[in-house]
Amino acid sequence: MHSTLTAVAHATPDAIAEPASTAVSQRAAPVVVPIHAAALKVACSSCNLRELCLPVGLSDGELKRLDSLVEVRQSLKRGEALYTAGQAFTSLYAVRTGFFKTRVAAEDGRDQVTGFQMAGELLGFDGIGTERHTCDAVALEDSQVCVIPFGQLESLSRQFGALQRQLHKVMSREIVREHGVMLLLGSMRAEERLAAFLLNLTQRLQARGFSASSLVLRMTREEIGSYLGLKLETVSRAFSKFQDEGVLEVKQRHLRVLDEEALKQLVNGSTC
Amino acid sequence: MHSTLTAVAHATPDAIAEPASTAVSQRAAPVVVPIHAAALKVACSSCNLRELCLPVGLSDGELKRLDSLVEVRQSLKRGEALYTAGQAFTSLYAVRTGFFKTRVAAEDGRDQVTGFQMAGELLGFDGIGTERHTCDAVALEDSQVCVIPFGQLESLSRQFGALQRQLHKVMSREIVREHGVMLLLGSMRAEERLAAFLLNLTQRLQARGFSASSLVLRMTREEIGSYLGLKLETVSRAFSKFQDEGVLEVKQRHLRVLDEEALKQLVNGSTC
DNA sequence: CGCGAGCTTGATGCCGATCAATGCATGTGG
DNA sequence: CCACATGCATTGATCGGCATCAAGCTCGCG
Repeated sequence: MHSTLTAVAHATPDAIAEPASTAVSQRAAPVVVPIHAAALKVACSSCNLRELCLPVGLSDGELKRLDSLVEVRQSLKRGEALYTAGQAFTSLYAVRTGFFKTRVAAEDGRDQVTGFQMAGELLGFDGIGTERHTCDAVALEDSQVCVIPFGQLESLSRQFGALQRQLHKVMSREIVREHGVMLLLGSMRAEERLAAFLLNLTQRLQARGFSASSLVLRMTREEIGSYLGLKLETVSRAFSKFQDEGVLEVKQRHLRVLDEEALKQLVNGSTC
Repeated sequence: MHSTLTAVAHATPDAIAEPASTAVSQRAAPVVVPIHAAALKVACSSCNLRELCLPVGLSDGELKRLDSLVEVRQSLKRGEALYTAGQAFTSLYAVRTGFFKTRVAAEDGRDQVTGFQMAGELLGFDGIGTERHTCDAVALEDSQVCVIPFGQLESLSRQFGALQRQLHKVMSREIVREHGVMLLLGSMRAEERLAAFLLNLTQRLQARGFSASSLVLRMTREEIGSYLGLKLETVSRAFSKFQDEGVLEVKQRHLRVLDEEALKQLVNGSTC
């Protein structure tokens, strides 16, 4: 048992800071309330995510043109699908607030979480190739996305080299990310996978101004397991092991990274 | 043991047709001999792979412009790297003849094959995001690629919507392919993985005019295993099992698919 | 003709899946 | 406000699939 650590966790239930995405939404657009499929005018040029999102590298003039293209915001309740496999592809989506998962399903019912997306990240690339979506994107909490009509985005990126380049970079990075997941799924053991996942998550949260050590998971153990090719029990056991070793403080979905180095060693040094 | 089947295989060493990529190269450019890094003029507009490659959907005029962009062909010997992780990214590559693997490496030496590429398929997307390649591309047999300078390709695709769209489609399909691999690695068992791999391979060979049932593997058991997240012994055992069951005829790298339905059922129907 | 890379096959062991029971937090209706 | 339901998480016991270790085997090639 890890009585000491759990005792600590119990004694300080609020010690773990809350990097809730609602904090982001409050900063970004304090007046926005979740209205379903609402058309709200919030310009890319004034968005606090523009350094992480599609506008990277655009001039003011180009940014203005992008603003006029991204007119619609869409709100989703937790559990709602932004799109599902088979739907006609029309647009990409940029996460404004909230958290998503994407998943592919096999005919037999098996499914695989292929990614988790947070604020500033783009969704929908899977649909370009066949003009139909090939996976589902589901909100893991109440969320809001910017709708980017893809035909118009292509038009605009024929005019602006910087936009074209950024679009290509984002797609390329998605390919590279998936290479990393393939490496993880193909050659890492359970604890290494979880460590890699946690490091990736904290890094992305940090890029958004959150603490690198305290976080709240927006997904269940089962969803983490699906992403990592593990069963939920294995994920749970790995969390407990990390806690026993003093690497992590785990209290339900609240995590605190106590020894980041240990996680990094687990991912890189296979010899242990 | 599968004496009957191996006996058959022995009795008909040439019964399994040879879908060697040399056949393709002969058709495409009978005069070309493997000259290293040779600059040879072979137009996209007259390439027999144009229906599978970047030129899909282009008009004659557009095709001509693409021709002028793709000036350099590069020949590689078996085992040579087209590019390696860390190299500056300048170009995409289209496989003209031969066969490649791409692989990512972890710091500790572990590596993972992320894909196999055959004639008409594009390589190099991993480099766009960071302007450096993030994986290695290695020729599995003597091969030839068309070099597509990416800056110029972006310029041209700003002029030609059809080219732009095709580029986006190819990248999107790469993302979707990787989703499929993630599903495979995350949730399938060894034989299911091999079955899925073989079906994918025969389908792509068929699209290039080869038999759907007879093929020659261009990669080792170890490379297949790396791609599928398995050890080479497991791959070998799965091949033997398929042979025992009459699903496959296996003779070293020569394969004949005897019961395609059985393979399909393995992939889809999890209930077995 | 013999070497060596790649492949096959067997024996054994371990990691993670599976099955099962319990615990914990949240929410809902009596 | 408590009783209960429900969804999620933890933990234990057992099992099975694949990795690992270890021989041989095959075939292409110098």
